[in-house]
Amino acid sequence: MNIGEIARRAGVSRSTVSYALSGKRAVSEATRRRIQEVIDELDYRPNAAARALKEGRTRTIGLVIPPAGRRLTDMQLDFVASVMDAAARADLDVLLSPSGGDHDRSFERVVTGRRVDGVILMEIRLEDARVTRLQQAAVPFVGIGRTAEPDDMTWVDVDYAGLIARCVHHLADLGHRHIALINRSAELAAAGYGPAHRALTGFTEAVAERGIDGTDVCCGDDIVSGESCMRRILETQPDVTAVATINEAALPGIQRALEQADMVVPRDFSVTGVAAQHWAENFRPPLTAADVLATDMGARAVELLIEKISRSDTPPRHLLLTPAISLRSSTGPAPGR
Amino acid sequence: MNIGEIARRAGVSRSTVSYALSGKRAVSEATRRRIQEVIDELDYRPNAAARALKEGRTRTIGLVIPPAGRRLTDMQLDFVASVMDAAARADLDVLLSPSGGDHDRSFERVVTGRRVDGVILMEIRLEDARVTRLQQAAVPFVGIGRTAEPDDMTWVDVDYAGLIARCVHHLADLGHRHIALINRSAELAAAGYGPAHRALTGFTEAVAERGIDGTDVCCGDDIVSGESCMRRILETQPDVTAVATINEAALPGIQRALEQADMVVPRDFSVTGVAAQHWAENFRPPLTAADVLATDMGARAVELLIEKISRSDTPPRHLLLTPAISLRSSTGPAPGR
DNA sequence: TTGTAGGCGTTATCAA
DNA sequence: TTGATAACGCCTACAA
Repeated sequence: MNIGEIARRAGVSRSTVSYALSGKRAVSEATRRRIQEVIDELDYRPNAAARALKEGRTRTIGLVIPPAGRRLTDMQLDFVASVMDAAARADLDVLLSPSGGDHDRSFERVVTGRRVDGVILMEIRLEDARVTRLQQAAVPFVGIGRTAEPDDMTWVDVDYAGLIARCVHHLADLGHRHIALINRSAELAAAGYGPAHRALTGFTEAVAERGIDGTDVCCGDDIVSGESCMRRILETQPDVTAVATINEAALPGIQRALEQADMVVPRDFSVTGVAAQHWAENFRPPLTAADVLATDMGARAVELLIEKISRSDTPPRHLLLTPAISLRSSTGPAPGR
Repeated sequence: MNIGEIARRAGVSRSTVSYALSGKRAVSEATRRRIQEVIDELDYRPNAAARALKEGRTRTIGLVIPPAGRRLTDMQLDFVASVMDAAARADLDVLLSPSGGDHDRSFERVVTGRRVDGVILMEIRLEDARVTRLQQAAVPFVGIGRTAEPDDMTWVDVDYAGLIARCVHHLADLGHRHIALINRSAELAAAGYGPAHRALTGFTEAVAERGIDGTDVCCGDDIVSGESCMRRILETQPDVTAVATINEAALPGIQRALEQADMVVPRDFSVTGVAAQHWAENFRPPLTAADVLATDMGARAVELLIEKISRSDTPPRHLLLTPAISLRSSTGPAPGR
């Protein structure tokens, strides 16, 4: 079924059908209705490829997610869902590309085959070849996260450094003198994953500023890793009375290890950090944490991308989110004071 | 950048470039290399829309997932990841459409705008308007799950009825006389979600067959719901000594409620069901459960879809997965015997 | 071994 | 108010 067939049956020309559909030219009410009847009857919809070819845009955006095999964190999942939602509201389709490595056919197709009008690039590393690739291919894109040299690209990011620093200050205010940072996995850190590095920076600086003792550990993004990681801290560093974490997937494991060590939160031990609201509220007791509004982030990223697509001369924009820390009940005064 | 420009710079005709790229016609080594050099230099790749228009296919498949707002279960997430993976291996792109309702613009675009060559439709309900829609639009598709009348469509599904029945028999063999089924949410059941209904059917029949006492409850897909659900069972039905569940997201909550009631698994209480391996192994103690290989399902679904796309006359195919129940350590003899 | 030309389904310009 | 027609970029049958 194509526009010519509709035109034939309605007894008009193809252009009239096109204009009746787009509204870019006046069409008499009578013919408009006749055309609409035929369209309804035959369930016609314009061929997307032909339209894309003619208009030079696909009405599709690419969403580059971390590669399959690694499970998305809940925060990332919320983000993906909110991108889908925002895109749907703008009548944009979303093409998913799971790309981690540099030479990835799926990513190359998206970038250079004009399959999409723009790209949202998740999980950016401090040095990221994909960013360079998108820039040289002149594909509009928005980064979720930022590289080490972020000024010449548009991005949305969470201020992990600032948030973890706040957590440290909060704990120090409560009298804790020995605290630990439970970071993301060693693999991610080694790959130059920004949040891992920036959280560590914020932690180190804040700990130094307050003159307290801080150690940091990497921890896999899963319950079992969280449990063994927390257990190791309890065993090898008995002085530690509080942890801050950006590893939400490890939280249930952290909780389990504390329970097994008969540590009551927050009486014996304090826990805080950065997490999706969902995780914070599922912790027992509810976690004092910076609630990242991943939902909001997705919508903002789509907005920025749409802007960049429609006017390619827009200067780079940066959105550094610093959500407030919700005081719940997982932090308390340092024990023994 | 288009094929004409490449041809011009290489000093050949457009068709020669096209043939050099596709290999469908012999091209002399010298010109082939000259063309390749230009292509490399200019980083050319064929325009996907033009190719799709000419060839009548998009090399893209649609993946219709449950609507945003509801979090995907881990099993669903694994499935999505494996579809992405299988599609990438076949050099297919994946267009994501979060569509639950019947009149959904995103779904309609996918179905009828020729945006994709075929569709994988997740979370099918017993009566599902989307199935009818795809059939009448003659879009090749594979269902994940099946309707009440599944014979005339191709699908891949998990045999929840059979698996839950097996769980019941396993528990009955261990001497349990009062067991409960923790099902998916009441909303899903009300919407006619197949697994919820079929699990209940399998449960009811097996319980009757063994002459034991069974109750079933619906439970939200989250930790908090799992906890309150399990607690209610313990309080109101003290006879119950075991549960079977298909609600993996509720498992941590189930565990928490049991711990708080000082129930030791499997000494005082047995737990079993159907879950992604990931969840089963994270349960304490590890869950005796049917490990659904969502990863495998995705690959199979893509295979079936590719077959259906390439030969539209293929008869409907049905793949009912019945994974084995992995005996771990969350089930034991009924207490007090 | 290579070139020419037509058409895929749309939109938009130019005429009427 | 409407119609004819020329692109958009690619592929491929037909010619040479």
